[in-house]
Amino acid sequence: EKQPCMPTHPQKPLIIKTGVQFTTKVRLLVKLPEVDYQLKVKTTFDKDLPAGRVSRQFFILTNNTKVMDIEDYSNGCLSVEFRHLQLKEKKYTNGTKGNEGLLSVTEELHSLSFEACFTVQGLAVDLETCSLPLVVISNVSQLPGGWASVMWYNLLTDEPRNLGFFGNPPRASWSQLSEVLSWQFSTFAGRGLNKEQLDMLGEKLLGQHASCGDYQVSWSKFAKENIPGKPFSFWMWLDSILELIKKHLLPVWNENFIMGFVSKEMERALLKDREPGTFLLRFSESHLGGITFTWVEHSDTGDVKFNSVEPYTKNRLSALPFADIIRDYKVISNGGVPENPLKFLYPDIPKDEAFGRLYNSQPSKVYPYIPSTLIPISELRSEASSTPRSCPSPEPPMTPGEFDMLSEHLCFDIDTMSSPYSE
Amino acid sequence: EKQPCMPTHPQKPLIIKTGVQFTTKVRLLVKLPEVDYQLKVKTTFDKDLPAGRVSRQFFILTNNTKVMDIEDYSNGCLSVEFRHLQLKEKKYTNGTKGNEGLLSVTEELHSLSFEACFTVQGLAVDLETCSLPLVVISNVSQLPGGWASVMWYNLLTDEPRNLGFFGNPPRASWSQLSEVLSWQFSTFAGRGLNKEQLDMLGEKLLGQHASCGDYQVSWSKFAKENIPGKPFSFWMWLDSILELIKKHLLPVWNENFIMGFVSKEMERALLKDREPGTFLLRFSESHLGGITFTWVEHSDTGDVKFNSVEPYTKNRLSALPFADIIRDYKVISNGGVPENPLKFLYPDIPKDEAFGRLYNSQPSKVYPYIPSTLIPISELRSEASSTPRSCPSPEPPMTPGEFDMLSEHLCFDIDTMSSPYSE
DNA sequence: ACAGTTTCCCGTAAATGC
DNA sequence: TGCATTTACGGGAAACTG
Repeated sequence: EKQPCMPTHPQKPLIIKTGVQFTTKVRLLVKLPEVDYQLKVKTTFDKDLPAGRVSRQFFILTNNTKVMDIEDYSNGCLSVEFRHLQLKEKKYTNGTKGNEGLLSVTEELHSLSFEACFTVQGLAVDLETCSLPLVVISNVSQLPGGWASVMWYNLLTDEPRNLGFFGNPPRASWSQLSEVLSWQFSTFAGRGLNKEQLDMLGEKLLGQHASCGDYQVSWSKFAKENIPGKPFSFWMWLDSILELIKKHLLPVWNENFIMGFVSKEMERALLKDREPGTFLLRFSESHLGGITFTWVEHSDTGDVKFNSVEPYTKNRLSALPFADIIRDYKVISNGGVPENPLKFLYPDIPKDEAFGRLYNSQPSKVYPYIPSTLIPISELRSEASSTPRSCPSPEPPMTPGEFDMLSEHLCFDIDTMSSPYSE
Repeated sequence: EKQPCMPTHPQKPLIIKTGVQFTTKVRLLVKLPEVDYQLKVKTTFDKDLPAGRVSRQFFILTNNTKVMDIEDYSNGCLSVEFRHLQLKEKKYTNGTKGNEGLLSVTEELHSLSFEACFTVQGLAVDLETCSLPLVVISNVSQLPGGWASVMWYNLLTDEPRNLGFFGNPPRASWSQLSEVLSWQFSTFAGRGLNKEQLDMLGEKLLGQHASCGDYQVSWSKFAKENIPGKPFSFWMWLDSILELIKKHLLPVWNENFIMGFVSKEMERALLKDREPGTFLLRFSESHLGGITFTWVEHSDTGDVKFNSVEPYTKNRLSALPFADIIRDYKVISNGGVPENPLKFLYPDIPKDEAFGRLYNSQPSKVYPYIPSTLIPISELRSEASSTPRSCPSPEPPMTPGEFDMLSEHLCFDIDTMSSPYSE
C-alpha cells in the first residue's frame, strides 16, 4: 500500500557515489484520512540484505528519518523527500569481505529501504518498501560501468529487487539493446541513432551475425570484455563518445552532421564517387572519445585518395570548438600554400552552408592587442602521407520505447542533489 | 625547553585548508635521559585564544594526541609527528561571531598549541609551545591571500605569536619587500627577479616614488586594495603570474627568456632601434596570468611599428606550450602568405637559437591518421591594426636573504600531506 | 607486481551568509 | 543587493589493498 515514487531528475538515477549527496522521495499511495498525526519514515541502506551477499557494506551517514507531509501539488498524498543523504562505506578490519569476488563493484546491487509504522483504530500497521537495485561507486570514473549495469538490469528484468542479477546475467537481443543505445543518445545528446549507425554498432559488437537476423548479446561482450585488440569494452568506447558529444559536439550532433558510426570500408565506399573535397565526420574506433574527418581527393595520377585527420579529443576540442576546426583546418602539401581540403559535407552540402551557423564569430575585440586564434594544421610531406577509408548516409533517429517503461518503474527516485551525474 | 621544529616540506607552510590533511612535528630540544616512559603530546587549535578575538573557530577533527618517539636520524631527540590532522569550523547557530569584521579571513591569525606533561623526580613538569601564526582557508582560491599574510607577517615582525598583527599592520620598505618578491620567484619558479624587473614592480606599486630612495609600502596597497583601474590587487596580479610560470613557463622562465615585468614605454624604447622582427616577452598588466610578445617592425613608410599579441593565459597554454607558440606563430597581412614575425629575441638572439631546445618535437606518430597541430594565427587587416609599446634588458636574479630567516624561524611545520599547496 | 578500487584534493561553479 | 566565504563535486592522480 505504499510506494516509493516521483523522479525529480531524469539523468542517471540508481547510481550513488559515496560521499556525494543524493535525494530520494517516498509517497504513500493510499490515502489514510484518519492518520493525521506525524508519520515518521526511516530510510535504511541494504536493510535486510543477507550478510555476505555483497562484498562492500555502506550506511547512511546523515539523518535518515523524516516526517511525511502532504504534497501541495498532488491530490493530497502523503510524501517525504530525503535530501542531503550521503553514503559511506563500513570498513572492517577483520576480513569479513563477504562476496565471492566474481563481481566488480559496479555489478554489485544494493537497495534503499523505507519503513514507517502507525496505528489505525488501535491496530499497528507496518509499512515497508524498497528501491530498485542501486549501484554504489566511489569515483565518477566508475559511472559508465555503473550505468551499464543499470541499463542491463532494467532492460532485461521486471523483478523489482533481484540483487543477484549479475551473478548470472541474461543476454539481450540486439533489437532490444540497439533501441536502448539509441535512447541513450537521444536522452543525453538530443538525437538518437539511425539504422546505418546501429548496423555499424551491431557489426562491431557481433561481427557479421548482426546482419542475419536478431542476435543475442552477452553482458560480458557488452560491458566487461575488451574489444579485440583494444584496451576497452564496447560500452566504455560508446560512452566515451556520448560524453564527447555532450561536452563538445552537441550542436553539430543535433544538426545530424556527424555520421559518426561508420566502418572504414563503408566510409571509403561512400566517398569514392564523390566530388573531391567531400568529407564526413566519424568517431575514432581506436581511441576513446575521439572524432575525425575523412575527405576524398584525387591524386596526380587520377587515383582516388582518402585522408583522415588524427582524431580530436576533449582536450583539443576545449581549446577549439569543432565547427571552427572544420572551418579553419588547413593542409600544407610540400611546403605550399595552406589550403582547406574540406569542401562538401557528405553527400554534397557546401561546408559553410552546413556549418556556417555553428562557427564561432570570434570577433576581434579591440584590444591594444592583436587578436590571435588557433588553427589546426597538417603538414603533408611528399608521398609519405595519408591512407584510405570510406561510409553510409544519415537518416532519422530511432524512437525510445523500452526505457519509458523503466522510467515508469522508477516510482521512486535517487538523486545526486542539484548536480546529478551526467551534469 | 621544548620547541616545535623541522619542516618536512618547504612550499607554503602556515596555511591550512579546512578539510584537507596537514602534518606538524614537534621536537623536544633538551634531552631528558631519565624520561624514558611514554611522553604524550596533545595538539590543540587556538588553545587559549581569548574568545571573540577571531571571527571563526576551528577544531582538530582527527586524533590529536600522540606519543613522542626518539628520532632515528638526529641526536636522539624526542619528537612526534602528527599526520592526517584535519581542521573543521565550529558552526554557531547563535550569532557569536566574535570579530569586529574588519579583517578578511586570510588576515585572521590562528595557532596550534602543543602540550605535554611528565614527572621528574616526583616533580610534575608541564611543557607547552605553539606554532607561528597560521592562516585558515576553506578553498584554494584563498591561498594567494593567505600567502600574502604569511609573507607580510614574517617579513615585518619577529614576534612568535602576534595574532592581532593585521589589526594594524606595519608598512614594509620597498627594499625589504622587493627582496621577498624576488625570493618568491626563485623559490617557486627557480629564478628570481633582476633589478629592472623589480624597478618596474616598484613603480607599479608606488608610482615615481620608487626611484627616489626607499619607500614604505602599506599592507593595503600590497594585497588589499585594487590597482587603480583594475579589479585585482598588486599581489593577486603578481601571484597569478607566478602560477602561470609554475604551470606553463618554467623552462622559458629559467632560461631567462622572459623579460616579463616591463612597462609599455620601456618596451618601446628598447625595441625601437632594433632589427625588425626583434621581440620580447612580457606579462599582461591588464589581465591576470597572461603573457604576450611584442615585436618591432617597420611600416611601409619607414616608421617603427610595435605589435603585441593578445596575451596567452593558462587555458591557451595548456593547449599549446609557449615555446611552440613562438615557433609557429603566424601573421596574415591582408590575406597574404602567413609569416612568422618573430625573428630575434631581444636584444638580438636568433629565435631558434634561443628556443630551439624548448620546442616540442611533436613527431608525426605513424597513425593511419594525418597528424595535426594547432597553430596560433593573427590576421591583420589593412591599417586597422597594432599599437605601440616598449622596454629594459634582462640581468641576473636577486638573492634570497630575508626569508632564510623565516625558514629558520619555522622551527615547526605545517604541511598539507603529500601534495602540499603550490603543488 | 599489478589491477581494481578508493582516497585525496585542486579548481570551478554554485550555494550560502552577511 | 552585492560581496566574501564556504560548500559541492567532477576529474585526474596518487594511494591503497588484496
